[in-house]
Parts: sequence; structure tokens; C-alpha cells
Amino acid sequence: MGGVPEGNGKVKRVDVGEAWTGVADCRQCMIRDAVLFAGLKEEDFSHFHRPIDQLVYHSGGRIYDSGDKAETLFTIRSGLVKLTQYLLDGTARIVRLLRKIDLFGLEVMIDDEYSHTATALRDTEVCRLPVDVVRRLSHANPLLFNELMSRWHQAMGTADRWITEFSTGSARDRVARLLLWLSEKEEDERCELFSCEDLGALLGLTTETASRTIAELKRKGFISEPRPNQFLCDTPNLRRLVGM
Amino acid sequence: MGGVPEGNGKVKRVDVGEAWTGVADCRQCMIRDAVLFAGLKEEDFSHFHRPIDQLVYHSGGRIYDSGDKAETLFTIRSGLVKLTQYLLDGTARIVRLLRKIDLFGLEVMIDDEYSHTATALRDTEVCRLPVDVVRRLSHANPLLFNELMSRWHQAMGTADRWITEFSTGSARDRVARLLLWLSEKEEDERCELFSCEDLGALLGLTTETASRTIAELKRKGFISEPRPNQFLCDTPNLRRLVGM
DNA sequence: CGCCCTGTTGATACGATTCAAATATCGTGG
DNA sequence: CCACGATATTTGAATCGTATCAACAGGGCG
Repeated sequence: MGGVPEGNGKVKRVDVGEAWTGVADCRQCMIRDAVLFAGLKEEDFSHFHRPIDQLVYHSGGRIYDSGDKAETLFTIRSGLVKLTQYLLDGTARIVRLLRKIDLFGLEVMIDDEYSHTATALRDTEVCRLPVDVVRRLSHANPLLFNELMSRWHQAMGTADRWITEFSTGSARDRVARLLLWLSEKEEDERCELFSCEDLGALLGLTTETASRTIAELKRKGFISEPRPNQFLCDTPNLRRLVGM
Repeated sequence: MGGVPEGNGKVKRVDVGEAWTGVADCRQCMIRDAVLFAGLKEEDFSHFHRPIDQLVYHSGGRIYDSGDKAETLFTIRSGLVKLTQYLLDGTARIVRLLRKIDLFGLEVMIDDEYSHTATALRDTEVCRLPVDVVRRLSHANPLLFNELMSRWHQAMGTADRWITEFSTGSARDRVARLLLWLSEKEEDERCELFSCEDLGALLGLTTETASRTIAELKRKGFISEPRPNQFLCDTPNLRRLVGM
């Protein structure tokens, strides 16, 4: 439950992969109000036959691969995770981006394998929830059941935004919408970006176009970069730019 | 429960909107094995305090609008329905296409308004399920609970395909993937298309490009049109074209 | 019959991709 | 700590594909 390594997006290590950082005490969880288990009653915790592991993945670390045998879902305590899907011709497309409090790997409730490849885009803290625990609890506890439904609903909403906002319109519009999306959940209007390759895979553009577009927005004053990979967004003007 | 009007995509009537065609007897439903209520036991049907209405919407008929107060979800008995989402600048994007057996309006389980605009693309038969019935049953019946989860999961999978297949690559690839998707669930390799405007809104293209691309595929022999709006797909070659 | 809507086709302009090269950055080992 | 090699980013120029604008054909409907 220690400090989160600063994810500045530039961290790249060879020892990618996970590091176990303890057993979660959900009863004491700092973000518990916001997470899946918010509605649990004291007695429910007795159903936890296995401990909930907490893990840290370094930037670039693979959390799971599409097709991997699935036994756990994940909730994010901090960081950023991408879900990637591959077309049969090899091209990759990032279909979702997940942040603090978000749940991913939900498909294990239904399926026995993951449907995407999940990768940490910054250093990321997650809790790993065994699917059988969640299944058992969701049958017993109507609140958790509703919370699960609600998560599915949320995920659908995000997927729809992906289609309408990040796959429609000019490169400039898409990048602008992404910047707005990224700064949406930040207190200030700051945001960090990730590699141009990822930007491209997310917006359906080439890395070159992504780079050029960022440069153009910087030149025109819509964003500034006081420190490397720390972008300040002129959100009102960005919003105007995309007609929001 | 009568015959389904032939939806040839050319039918356009002024009297769009719904027509009540009877009360569904779910116990006797012909497609019951495949629908939401497949797992219900005899006793469960006693929970139906309100009848399940069956309706027909004509091609072009609006089923609900984004933001409408929501009290029912729908299941399709026959036909084709599009879900549209609008960007704030007015451009529309079709985010899903629903067919026989598909469920839509699932968001009412969580939300009190619909998140898309639903429109029949051909004459379409639906059953209208009151959300309170489904809610009550889903708490009582674990099979229905699972079925609901499974539907969310399915919907997510479709949304992801929308991103990777219908919003990525050249116009030709997108149209080809759509043709394959449409003929996927047909016995033969026949499929009907809809207006070029809808094609564009679905694939993120202009109507002109949609039209040109269809023409090109026809010229090159990937598809033929023996009767107006009855397309025969050379699926093996289409598949090769998009690298599947 | 003429109007409106949809689909089709053509010419042109714009924007994104592609290929190539230069530059900047990171991680490594000397 | 610095220098190096590998990797990512940036920029340029040419090409390709799609959007745009405009004109026209056909069908349904008043």
C-alpha cells in the first residue's frame, strides 16, 4: 500500500512485469468508496477465501495477453492501462484506456479467457480480484450485482465514445478530443501523453500524423509543454475547436 | 405473432412508428431458446405482472430517442435496428447494429434514459420488456442474471469490433468487413444493405465514398447484385481482401 | 407531371500516409 | 560521468485516398 512510483511516462525498464506489493485489506482501502466492493457488508468479507493481491506494473508492463486463461479481474488504484485488440492483418488498435478506480478484465465473469491485451502505460498499481470471489459475492449481494451492471454500462459508454470521438473526424479533432478526455479527470488542465505510436493506435492515425498534430496544436497555442510530457491544455479553446 | 413484412430496404412509409401486434406468450415463444428468458422456470412467469408487448416498427421507424425516459428494454424477433449517437457538432455515428435475438436498451437496467437513438432499418418485430420485470427476475434467477451479464459481454465485443473493423483502415476494407459481418449470420452469402447515408454513418465515411466503394467492389467481382439491394458476396475473396 | 430524395459520377482540393532522413532521447556499458 | 548505440520523435517531400462541391439520373409520391 506504499507510495506510487511517479509515472512520468518516460520510465522504461527491462524488468517489466509485475511486483507483488502486499495483500489488500479491502476493509481499510483508501479508495473503497469508489471501488467495486463499496457496497459490501462486514459479513461479506468472510467469503474472501483467498487474499486480494496488490501489484505494481511498470510502464510498458504486460498485465495479460488476449487469449490468456482468465481467473482474475483487476481494479486500478493508480496509473494508466491500455487495452489493445489486434486485427488479423496485424494492425493494433487501442480500444480502451483505464484509470484509477476503473475495472478491467470484466469478461472473465463470462468467458474463460481475456479478450484484449492489457498493458500498463505508466507505472500502475492494481488489485487483483479472483473471479470466483466476485461471482459468489455478486449472487449473494444485490449491491455488488448492481455495481457490476453499472460497470458494464460504464464500459459500454466508453466504448461508444471511442467510436464517436476517437474514430471520427480529422486528426486534429481526434487529438483535441483525446486531450480533453485526458484532462477531464484531472484537477487542473494538465495531462501526460504517451508514445506517438500509442497515440496513433488509439486514434486510428500513423505515428507521424500524431506527432505533427501535437506539434500543430502546440504552435497554435492550444497546448503548451512546460516540462517534457507535461501538457497544459487550453480546454475552452480546445472545446471550441471540436465544437463542444 | 403473424408474418414479418418483407424488409427489402426500399420500403418507405409515412406511417413510421410502432404497431402493436399482440401480447407475447414467452412460454410458447418460437425463439425462446435463444432469448433472454431462456433460463426461466415455470414459476418465474408468475412474476410477469404486466404483459410483454410485441410490436412492429416499419423501416425508418424511430423506436426511441437518446435521452428519452426509459422503462423498457427490447429484444428483436426479426429485422434490423441501428443505434445512433450524435456528436455535439451534429455529426451522427451509428455505433451498433442489432439483429434477431439481440437485446437493446439494456442501459435502462442502470440508467433512467436511453443513451442512443434506436431506429428500425427494415421492418422489425420486437418484444418490449418492462425493466422492473427484468430487474426483479434477475435478482431471483441466477440463470437470468448470467444471461444478462453475457449480453453485456456480447455488446462489448460488438462495440470493440466496431472500433477495430469498422473504424480502421481504408474505405474498401471497412466496406468489405461490413459485408462480411452482414453475411456472417445469414445461411447463404446474401445480404441486404441500407442507405448510403447509413453506410457512411456506420463506417465513418461520406455517402459518396460509400457509394463509390460499393461500385468498385461490384466492378471487381467481389459482390454482385442479382436483384436490387440483394447482394451476393464472394466471401472467400472478400476475406482475403481484408487479410482475414 | 413535376418535385424531392437518394444514389451515382466527375473534377478538384485537402489531408493523411508513406518513405526517407535528421534529430532528440534513453539506457547501457566503458 | 560521458560516450555510444538503440529507439522514438520530428520534419520534409511526394503520393495516395477521401472529402468536397457540383451536376445528373432514377424512383416514389403528391
